[in-house]
Amino acid sequence: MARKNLLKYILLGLLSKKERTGYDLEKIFEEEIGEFWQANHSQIYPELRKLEEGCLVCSRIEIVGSKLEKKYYSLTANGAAELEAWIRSSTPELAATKDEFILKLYFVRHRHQASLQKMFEEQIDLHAGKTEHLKQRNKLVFPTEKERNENYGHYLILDHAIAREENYLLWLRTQYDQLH
Amino acid sequence: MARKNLLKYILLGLLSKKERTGYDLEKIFEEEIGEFWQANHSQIYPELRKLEEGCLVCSRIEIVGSKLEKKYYSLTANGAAELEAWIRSSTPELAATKDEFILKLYFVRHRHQASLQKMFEEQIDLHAGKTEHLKQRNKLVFPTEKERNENYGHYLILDHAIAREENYLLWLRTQYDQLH
DNA sequence: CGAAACATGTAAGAAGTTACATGATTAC
DNA sequence: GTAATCATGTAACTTCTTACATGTTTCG
Repeated sequence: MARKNLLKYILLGLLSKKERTGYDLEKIFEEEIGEFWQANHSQIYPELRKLEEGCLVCSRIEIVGSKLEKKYYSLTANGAAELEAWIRSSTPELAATKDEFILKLYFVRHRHQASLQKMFEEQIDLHAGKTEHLKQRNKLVFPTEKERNENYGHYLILDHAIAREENYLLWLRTQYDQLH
Repeated sequence: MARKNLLKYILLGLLSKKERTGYDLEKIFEEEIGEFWQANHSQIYPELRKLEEGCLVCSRIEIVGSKLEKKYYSLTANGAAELEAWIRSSTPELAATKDEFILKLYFVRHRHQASLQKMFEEQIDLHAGKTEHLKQRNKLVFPTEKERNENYGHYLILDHAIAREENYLLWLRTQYDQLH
């Protein structure tokens, strides 16, 4: 992970849609793209500053109420070019999926180990809940084809997340049934 | 990632099967569990040392040839207990899947963007190759039910990786066909 | 004998997490 | 007024990667 500074490109990408504050950006990591990346504000604010120093984004201050300074960041032409270059660049490497549950499974010796059943039950609940949540979101955000076409990238990754979770759940249930 | 020191438990788990050197352990990250975790020797050696200081593993030196000192680590009772506690502990959180390709997709505006086709083609090749490789490994390592039962954890995670890759590939092909 | 693989370490720095720190605005 | 949320930052620390550094053994 400590490797390619993907956060940089993600921030550029998010700012390419519209100007946003650091706070706004953090919210997006909790919601729309939380399935695929997460970042805290303590990482986002310094990164935005670095991007501004590198002239990839620029900021303006907006006063809210009487005192509060909101700092809106937006993409510069340089930033847009770097983002475009990243998107078009090849993605030839598959990163390891750091899945703690699966790693635990690897160290289980026998099919009949008592703890296995509970472990699977917990994960089935977890992934069933996740699947349900993602499907609800899909219905809400993309009720018709119109919305899908207007925000195609978002549709793609939500659809991918749903397919992934459904498949994970299917695998869990299949293996669970074979534990006996 | 910088968070729960999973590497610690993974090393304990690997050493629970048999004693191994740091070098051996690194190889396993490249092979058996590479789908789910990766670590370099520059992280493994210091971690082993920390584990030994904490009395979770202990080591013995074996001389190979006339000079080469191989350092074999094995699990202590304390180490085995910590491993067991980790495996039995709840795994209630789903980490974000840090998938660079999917993140790129999120920033694509329209279904007809020219670059999309090439991006999907590259990923289809990549995941098709991965799927093929995993299936070959499965055939080789688990020819009959006997081997599956003797190394159940390994079977589970390889089976999971195959299911995941097949599903990813199916999703890629489905979406690719709808790009037109 | 030479190349590939085996084997073990350290150093520097980037990326990521958790905690510290502060204050304003909004909605009830 | 007060609680929840909005809003921005820094500090300390852990984890992870890349590069540096060295030497041995095995196989052809």
